[in-house]
Amino acid sequence: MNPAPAAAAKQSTPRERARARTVADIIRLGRQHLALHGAAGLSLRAVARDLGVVSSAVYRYVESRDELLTLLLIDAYGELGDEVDAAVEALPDDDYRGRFLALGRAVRQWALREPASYALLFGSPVPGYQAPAERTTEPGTRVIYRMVGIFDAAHRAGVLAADVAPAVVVPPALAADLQAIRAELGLAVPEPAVARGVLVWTSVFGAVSFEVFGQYGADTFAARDELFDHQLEVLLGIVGL
Amino acid sequence: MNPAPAAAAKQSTPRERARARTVADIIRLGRQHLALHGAAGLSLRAVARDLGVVSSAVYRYVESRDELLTLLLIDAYGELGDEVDAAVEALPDDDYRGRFLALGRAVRQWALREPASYALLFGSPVPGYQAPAERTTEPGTRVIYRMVGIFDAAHRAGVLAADVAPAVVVPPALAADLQAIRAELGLAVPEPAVARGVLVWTSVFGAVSFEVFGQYGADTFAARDELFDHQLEVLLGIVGL
DNA sequence: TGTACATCAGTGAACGCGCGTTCACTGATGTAC
DNA sequence: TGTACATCAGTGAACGCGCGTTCACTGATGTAC
Repeated sequence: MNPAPAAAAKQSTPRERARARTVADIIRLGRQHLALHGAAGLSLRAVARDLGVVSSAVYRYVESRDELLTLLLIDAYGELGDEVDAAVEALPDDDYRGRFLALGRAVRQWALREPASYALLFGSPVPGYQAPAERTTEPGTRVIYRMVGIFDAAHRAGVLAADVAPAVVVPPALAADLQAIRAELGLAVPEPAVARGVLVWTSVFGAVSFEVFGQYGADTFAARDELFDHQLEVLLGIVGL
Repeated sequence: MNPAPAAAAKQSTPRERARARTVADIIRLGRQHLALHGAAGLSLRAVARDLGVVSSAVYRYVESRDELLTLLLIDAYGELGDEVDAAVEALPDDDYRGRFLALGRAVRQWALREPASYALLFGSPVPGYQAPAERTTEPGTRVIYRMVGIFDAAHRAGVLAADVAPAVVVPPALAADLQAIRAELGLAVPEPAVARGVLVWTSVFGAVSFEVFGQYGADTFAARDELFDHQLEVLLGIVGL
């Protein structure tokens, strides 16, 4: 339809640029608001106030309150994904252990810095809000795909211990699910390892959530960095890396 | 002060009984409301409506909205704790593996049945609400103490494998925290095992949270019971049971 | 280059709603003599 | 057993607040000829 050259995407009128800036401001203010009052307390009127504009004006940029939540969700997934990617890519391709540790630490650091955004992504669902799958699935799967990629690469390189003790049997019904996952992601890693990978995945976020959501007592753990690193090390043992 | 016999606690006037029943009704309705609108949307007015009473009347029973949240928190911890206790105690003292599996399954079953209460206890913190530690710490630690008790009993019975491979070093700062925990709970189990126990603890809740909060895709796992059981089995391997 | 028109951002008022909490009150239920 | 009084549950009105969303509008900015 549009015969303009490839630069078209970047060619923008002043109006378009002002619009983009305003949308970015709304997202930024929305995140601040999220941090103070939680997702359920996110209010378009409050964002409008902070933006220095009358409440109805934000409707020029955002369809509804739910739409703003979706934007915040996508924004947060993007930021988390970028930080995880950067941390992982700072290490050599074949430093599988290092890359996994970097991934876990990046998730934790981001979560501690942005607890409200973390809660939006991985905490209790927001009542009455349903994220639109077609817009959030892709950004929402970046971290797990990264992690799976590390383990799969390690396996292909032959450094993933195949027979981790103690061996736990995978029942048939679960094996079918795992087989579907392997097929969809094109994984070489065998099923039992995929099963353990799922546990690693949920465990990393379990550990982060406990810390971010304040489940540890206030002074049970002083050495939280060391605790988390230790947990990652043990999890590496689970998958045999 | 009160020279009445032991039965005094049960001796109650009609008024006291009516009062207790109304408080119980308020908690019950509060839980229903929690399930529909989340903790942030919990409203005394709505509870009053469901109770068939004018909104100011609930203030005869509950000091404030936050007080109701606290009551719901304590009630939920109590229910979860009771179900976990019942599940664990249905098995012989020395069936350590069975007791751990029963504990995990009881947590999951309760969480799936009462997702809103689970979210209140283990999900994102409620903005602006701080649970009073002196009233929630005791009920809030029942499950973890139960779990620790199982592992410690297994160790005392000599069935907890001391040298789980691969061995992961516990750094000194973390060792200090773990030592404090051992001392406070009077544990015989050695530090490295305590460290792994913490991971097991967070991992169980991580797995449950992922499922309850809908982090797995809608149809990634059909065999969720098997997946969870498998995760528990692998976690048992971590602690050497 | 200049003008007429279209597009867009932002305004201000309004809609109907729900919330937590306080307060003076009315009646019913319990208690002391 | 009967009466006077105290306690308590529940009422209804009010306070001040914030919310999402719609709508007709004013001006400013962009575009087509």
